Amino acid sequence: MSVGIRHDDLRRRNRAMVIAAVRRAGRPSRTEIAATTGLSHSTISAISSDLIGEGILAEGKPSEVGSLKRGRPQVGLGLNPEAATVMTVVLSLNFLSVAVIDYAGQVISEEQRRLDTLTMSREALIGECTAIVRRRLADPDIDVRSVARIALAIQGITDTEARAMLWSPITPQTDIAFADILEAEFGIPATMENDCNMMAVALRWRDPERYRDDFIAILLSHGIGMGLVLKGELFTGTHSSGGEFGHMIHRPGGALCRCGRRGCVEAYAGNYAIWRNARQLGEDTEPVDVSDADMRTLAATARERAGPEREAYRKAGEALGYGLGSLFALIDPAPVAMVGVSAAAFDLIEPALREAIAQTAGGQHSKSISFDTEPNELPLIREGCAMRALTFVDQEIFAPGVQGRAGSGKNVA
Amino acid sequence: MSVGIRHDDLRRRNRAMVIAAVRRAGRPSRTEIAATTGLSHSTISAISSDLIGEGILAEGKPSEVGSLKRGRPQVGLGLNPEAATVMTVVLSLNFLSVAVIDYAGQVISEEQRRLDTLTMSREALIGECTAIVRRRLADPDIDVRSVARIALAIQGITDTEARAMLWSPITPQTDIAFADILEAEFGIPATMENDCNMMAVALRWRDPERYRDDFIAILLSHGIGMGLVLKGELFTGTHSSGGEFGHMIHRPGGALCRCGRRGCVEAYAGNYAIWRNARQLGEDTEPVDVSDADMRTLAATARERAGPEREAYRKAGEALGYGLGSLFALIDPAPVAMVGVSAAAFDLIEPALREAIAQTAGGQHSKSISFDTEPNELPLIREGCAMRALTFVDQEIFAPGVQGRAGSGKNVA
DNA sequence: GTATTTTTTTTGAGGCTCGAAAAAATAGAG
DNA sequence: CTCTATTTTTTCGAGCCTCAAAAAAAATAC
Repeated sequence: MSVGIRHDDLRRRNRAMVIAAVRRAGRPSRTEIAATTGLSHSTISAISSDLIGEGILAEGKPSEVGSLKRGRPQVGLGLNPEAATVMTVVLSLNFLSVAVIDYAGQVISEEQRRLDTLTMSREALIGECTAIVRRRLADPDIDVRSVARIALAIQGITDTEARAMLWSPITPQTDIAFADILEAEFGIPATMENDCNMMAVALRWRDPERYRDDFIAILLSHGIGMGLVLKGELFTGTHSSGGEFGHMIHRPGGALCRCGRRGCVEAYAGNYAIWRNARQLGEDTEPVDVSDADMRTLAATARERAGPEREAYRKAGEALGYGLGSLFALIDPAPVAMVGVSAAAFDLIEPALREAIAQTAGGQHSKSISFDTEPNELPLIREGCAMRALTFVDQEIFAPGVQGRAGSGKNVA
Repeated sequence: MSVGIRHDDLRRRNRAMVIAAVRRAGRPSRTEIAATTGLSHSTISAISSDLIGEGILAEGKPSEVGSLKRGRPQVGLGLNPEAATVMTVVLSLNFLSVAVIDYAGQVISEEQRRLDTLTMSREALIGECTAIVRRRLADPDIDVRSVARIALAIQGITDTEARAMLWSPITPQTDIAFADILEAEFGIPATMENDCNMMAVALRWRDPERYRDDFIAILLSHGIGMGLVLKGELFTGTHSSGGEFGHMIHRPGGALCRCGRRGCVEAYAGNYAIWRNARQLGEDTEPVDVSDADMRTLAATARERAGPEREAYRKAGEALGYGLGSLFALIDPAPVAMVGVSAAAFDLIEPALREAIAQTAGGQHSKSISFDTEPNELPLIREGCAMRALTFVDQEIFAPGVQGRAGSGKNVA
């Protein structure tokens, strides 16, 4: 039941709007902000003067803008890097990476660590995460009190409230409420996000021209993941992070998937699936983790000569194509970004993928669907986490108000 | 790029909120409205006094509430039936149905007509629609000037802007901009909606307890359609009405679908698919339209004895189950309403459906997924149309404001 | 008939945005 | 070097809107 708008919500929302405009535009002048937000100059003047007074925004030096026009020069407004910091924690297979980022988005401290996530106990996994966060907070460059938010990302399923990891392929452990644990430990608000959703968030910041209102980010790696932005909002399931594209059914009763079921898209297109098809091990072979190096060798072989390797990539393309076709039947076609090690082999995947997609309802415009590839997912995930955490600070801390529980806002991508 | 909130938007939004509260609650008192909207009594008093003055709301007679408590009795506020009227036009296979509905939601005039939609020319189809609308407008009970909106619904694909039918199984014609045509003809704002979306809207009004934020309405008829509400909003594709659940791929390269492709869910679960499987005609047999009576006989036979009829329903259940499983992988399970003539045979479909769904990622909680059936889709569609048109009047006419182009608002279900 | 209770309206205060006017800061002209 | 044109930013008063508190209204209970 949506609730009426209070008078004081007005200021809050318009403050948030100004901050968002500055974050998007970089160093806009007050006049530019007035134009993009549609508010009057007087309002922008009042709000930005407040924000500067509070140390959230900072005026750029007048010299910075090489003003060629005459008239009073515009003075650029930027985010004050010292207004706050956020922390990102990305947990992936055998790898833990942490960064501290200032309010303007610059990395100011980071640390990475190899772990054996697949065999670690629940306690060890949690312990490693809290320990690495603690070490970063102890960094002399960091003012602990400035850290306003921690955003974790993990491959796998998280809950809608972004509190817990429910299931992940990188560990046999389930249902770890990382967000609650870190919050309790450090007293800093935290969220636990799905890695592919963060990829989507990052793409939107990186290339807003291409990835604006509707697009899809697909992770082609050990598993198949998806981040989906629809109508400018991150799409999540109703109970979980959702978008389990990899586990849509491609062939009922088909190949064995890592999730234990049969016929999922991932059981044909995940690294382990491509691997076992290339090695002709049979579709019931237990999934194994394949190194990135081995996958690159496999791709090279497939490019070199026809054979089971090439056929394995074809099958992957077919599964992805039919899966995307079914997805497009529901949401209409949209730009797709293929991310992860197998995205580097997209040339091997694409023909079969396009052929399959053309057989489906979503494939009517299959020619016009465009794919982009990005072999390295980690930087994207971290960047998405950072933006997520920063927009949280923008909204919930620097433009606070009632408006429901904290964190229950829209999924602004 | 979202836009700042102007000062005058405030009133507009809160007016809309009050109207919406009254439409939902029936005859709430001012105090009740204050409670549900979260606005102060003074504000509600001011707004409702405006609305009464404008003839949008009307105070109920004090006697109506059998007040047992002491104190000043609450006076119920209701929608003034004479504030406006809307018209619904439902175009389905061989059938055209029109109704005029007052602002409080009561039908005040209606007309139905059999047509041969499959063979009619484009002009004839448009002509029948405009003619029936013209006749209703000529009804002496109707004040033409009060008609504030026409909502059409049709089975098939419509565009996101709700202006045109892009493709429909009930006619070989494509791309008819019904909304524009009726608007030009009568000067009344019109929309062209997808029938299954309207079913979903209606379900939400009929049973808000069960169908609140997330649910699915599936039409089991000649074709398979779907209306989807997610997070309280009607889900549409980015370009078209979307949610073409019936054309998700069940078996790549499988049975021939009415849409010309192969292996769609509909090619196993549409009436024609069940029919040809029951008659053992082979999966490539050209789809034919089967009468509701024939379908009922088929279902009766299937219930009576094992055989191809029963097997046909099993296959339908399997296709629907895998399709729902894939859908649930994306959006998480939600309550499902099965609507249409084959929903009356849901007992034959359900076992295989549940078995299939249990094989999928969305099927982890397959036991808890609940299905409701409603054999008659037409009343639902009309009701949904009516509510859609009425909420348009609530928002765009009785609480007008800038806030982007008309009709570009949220998909409030 | 008076007290009590509950709903609704009235009133005054405080905030917010807006438009217009003023102030500030520069480039160009002479 | 001064003056003018131009553009950006701030200031100021007006007009709304919501809110809290008080007042008024309308019933029941005793």
